[in-house]
Amino acid sequence: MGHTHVIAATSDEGSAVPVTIRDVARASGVHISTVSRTFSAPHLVNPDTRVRVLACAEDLGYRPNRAARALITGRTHNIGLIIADIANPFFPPLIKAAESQARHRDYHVFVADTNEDPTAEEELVHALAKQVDGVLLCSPRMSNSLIEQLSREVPLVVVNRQVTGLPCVLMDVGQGARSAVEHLIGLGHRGIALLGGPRSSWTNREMRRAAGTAARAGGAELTVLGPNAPTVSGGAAAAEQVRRSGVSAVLAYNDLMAIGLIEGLDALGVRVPQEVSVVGVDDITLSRLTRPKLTTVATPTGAAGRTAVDMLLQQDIESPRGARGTGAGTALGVRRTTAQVMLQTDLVIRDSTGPGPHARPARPLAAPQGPDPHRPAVPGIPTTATGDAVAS
Amino acid sequence: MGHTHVIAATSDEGSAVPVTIRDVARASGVHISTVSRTFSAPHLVNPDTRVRVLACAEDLGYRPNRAARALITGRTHNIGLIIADIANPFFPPLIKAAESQARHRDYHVFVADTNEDPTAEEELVHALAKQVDGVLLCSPRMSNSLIEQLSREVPLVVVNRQVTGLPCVLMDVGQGARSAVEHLIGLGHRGIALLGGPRSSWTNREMRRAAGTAARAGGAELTVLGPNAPTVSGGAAAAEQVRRSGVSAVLAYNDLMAIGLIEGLDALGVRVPQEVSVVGVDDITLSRLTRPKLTTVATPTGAAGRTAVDMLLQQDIESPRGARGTGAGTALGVRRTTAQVMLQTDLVIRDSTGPGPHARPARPLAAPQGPDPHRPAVPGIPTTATGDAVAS
DNA sequence: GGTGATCCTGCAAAGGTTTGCAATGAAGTA
DNA sequence: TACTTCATTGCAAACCTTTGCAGGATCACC
Repeated sequence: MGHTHVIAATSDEGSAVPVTIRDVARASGVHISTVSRTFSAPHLVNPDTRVRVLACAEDLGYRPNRAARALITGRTHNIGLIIADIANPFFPPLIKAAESQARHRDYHVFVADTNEDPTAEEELVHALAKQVDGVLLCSPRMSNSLIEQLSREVPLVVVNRQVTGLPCVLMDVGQGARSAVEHLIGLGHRGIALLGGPRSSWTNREMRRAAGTAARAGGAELTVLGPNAPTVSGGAAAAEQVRRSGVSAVLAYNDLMAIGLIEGLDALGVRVPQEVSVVGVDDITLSRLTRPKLTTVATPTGAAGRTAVDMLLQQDIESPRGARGTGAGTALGVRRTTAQVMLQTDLVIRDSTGPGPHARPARPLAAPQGPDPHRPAVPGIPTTATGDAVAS
Repeated sequence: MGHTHVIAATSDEGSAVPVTIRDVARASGVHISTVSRTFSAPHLVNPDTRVRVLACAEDLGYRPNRAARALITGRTHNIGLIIADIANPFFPPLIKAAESQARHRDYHVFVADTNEDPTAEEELVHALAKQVDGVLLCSPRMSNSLIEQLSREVPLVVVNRQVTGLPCVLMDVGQGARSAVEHLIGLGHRGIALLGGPRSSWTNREMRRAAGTAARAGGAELTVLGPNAPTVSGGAAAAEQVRRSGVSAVLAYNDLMAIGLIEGLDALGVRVPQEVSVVGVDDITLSRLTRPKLTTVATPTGAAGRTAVDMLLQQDIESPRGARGTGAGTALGVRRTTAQVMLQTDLVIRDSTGPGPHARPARPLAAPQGPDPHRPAVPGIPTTATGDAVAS
C-alpha cells in the first residue's frame, strides 16, 4: 500500500442497452432491410425515408454491428498484424506504415504482440482468424509448416521470412550483412563476430550465410556467437563473450543488440569504436541517439508494411469468402496469387565503426571516421522503396 | 526500380474452404448442437461421441468461428487497446503487462495506434466495439464528452485521463512534477521551464498545475513552453526556444521530448547538465541509454496495464450482454462499478540534472552529481505497484 | 386504358454458432 | 412391473445483419 490509491469508487447505472437494426426499424416505421440499406446501399432507398431512418438511428445511437455484418458478407475490413516484440523499435514504423496504407483502403489494423513466443503466435492467428480478412505475420518464430497450415484458416502475408507458396515481404539482409562485412574488412578488420539472434529467425540464417561468404571472400574470419535474445540486454549479456573471442569487429543481429553490446563493452572497459567496431541492423531511431552513433544496415520497414498490406488486400479482393452459392461446394478452387518481394537495404555508416588492426596506415581505404558523418553508403538513393511491386 | 524486386510470383489453388460446425456434424453423424457442446461444454457429451467428434473436427481442420460465437454469447474474449502513439517507448511495457494479465484471464488483446489523432480514436472504438468485450483507452486525445458517449457503445477503461463516471487508471504525474521541480530548486535552479506536450493531454494539465504550485512554493519562476509534439523531434525543435527563455532547468512532458531537447541543445552548443538541467517523465528504457543518462519521473506503466485490464474484466463479468430475455426489455439497468485508481510515481535521479546558478557553494544541498549514481529518489521502494487495488 | 419501365420496399433465407426445452433410452428404486 | 432419475442427444429459436427476389406504386408513353 502507499503507491496505489483509490480516489473514487461509485456504482451507477450504465446505459449499455444494445440498440439493433430492429429498434431503428420500429422507430422509423420501416422494415429492417430498409434500415440496412440505408447504411450499406443508401442509393437504393428513397431520400425521404433515408433521412427519417438516419434521424432515428442517430437518435437511438445505433451503430451497425460489424461482427454480424461480417458473418454474412465475409468481410470484416480489418487486418491483423502479429508482431514478435512490440517493444522492439524496429516494428512501430512498419506498423504505422501498414496502418496508414490500410486506412487508405478503408481497413483497420489490429496489432498483437507475441513476446517472441511461437505458441502465442499460433493462438493469436486463431483468435484473429474470423475477425479479420487477413493476417500479416511479422518475423514469425513458428515453423514454416505451421505457417502453411495456418494459412488455410486465414489469408496470410509473411514479413521477414520466406515460406514457399505464401506471399512474402523480405528485406535483403543478406546484401546488408555483406555490405557491413565488406565495410569492416575495408577498415582493416580480419576477426569479425556475428552476434546472432533467435534461432528460428529467417533473418538470422540469411545474415549468417551472407556474412560467412563475404568474410571468406575478403580473407577475414567469422565467428558466430549465439543464439541470443534480440534485445538490449541480450546484447549486453554477450559483451564478455565478444571480448573473449578476440575479434575487433562485430555485426549484431539488430540495433538493439548492438546498442546493448556497446553498453556491455563499455562496462568492461572496452571502447567502441577504438578497440572494437560494432555494426547493427535496422537503423531504428535510437541508433542515431546513442553515443557513439551506430553504424547500421537500414531496412525499409515502412515500405515493408505498405507492401504487405497491398499484397494481402490484393489477394483478398479476388476471393470474396461470402460466396453465397447453392450451399454445396463453397468456392472450391480459390485463385490466389502469391508473390515474394525483396526490398533493398542500405548500409549507414556512423560512429561505431573505425579502423581495425590491419588498417593501412597511410590513408585509410574506407570511410574516415569524422566525428559525425551521418552519410549513407549510397548517397543518392534513399532507403524508401515503393510498395507497388506486387506481380499479378 | 532497383530497390524492390519480385523473386517469385505463382498462382495456385488456395484451399480456403471454410469448414463449419455443420460439416463436422455430418462427418461424425451427430447433430450440430452436439458438436457445439463438444467444444463449449464437453462434460455434457458422451465420451465416446466426444472423441469421435473431435477426431472428425481435427480431420477436417475445423475451428469454431469466434465471430459467430460472439454474436450469440455476447462474449468475444478479446480486449481492445487504443494507444496514442505506439512508437513511444512508454507504451510497450504497458501493452505487454496488459497482454499478460489478459492472457491469464483467457483474453486476447488487440492493439490499435491512433497517431495522436482524436478522429482515429473515435473511429477505432467503433471498429472494435463489437469485436471486443471492452476497450482500454490509453492517453486519449479526444474530448471527455466524446469518451463518455462512446462508453455507451462498449465498456471502457481510461488510462492517463480522468473522466468522471468512468473507470480510470491514473499515474500521479502531479506528484512526479512536484518532486522534479523540488529537486531542481534544491539544486539551485530558479528559472525553470515546463516543456509542454499535447494540449488535450490530461497528464499535460496535471503537470502544469503541480509544477506551477511547486515552483511558487520554492520561490522559482516557471515558464510554460508549448504545446509541442511529444516526440524526440518535438523536443529537439524546442531547443532554440528553451535557450532564448534563459532558464537553467527544464521539465519535459516526457522522456522522448527530454532526449530530443538534449540533442537540440547539444547542437546549439548548450551543454547538459552543465548549463541546463533536464528532467523527463516516464523512465523509458532509452533514458538509461543516452548520454547523459536522463533524470526522470518513473511512471508505473506495467501496473497501469494490469490494473486497467483488471478493472475492465471486473466490470465486464457483472454484465453478460447476451441476456436472452423475452425480447422485451433487454437488461435495462446494468450495474457498473467505476473506480478511479491513482498509481504512484518516483523521481529517478541520473546525470541530466546538475547544480544551478543559485547552488550553495559549500556543500550542495541535494544529490551531488557523481558520474553514474543510478539511484532512485526513494531507495527502498520499488516503482512497481500491485494492480489489485480496484475497489468494489 | 393498357403496357412497360422505374423506383422503392418488404419478405425471408442465410451466415455459424449457442442454448432452453423436450425426447429418448437406460439405469435405479420401490 | 411401474415410476423416477439421469445422461445424452436432437430440435429450433435466437444473435444481427445482408441481399436476391418479388410485389406495389408511380409514371410515361403509345
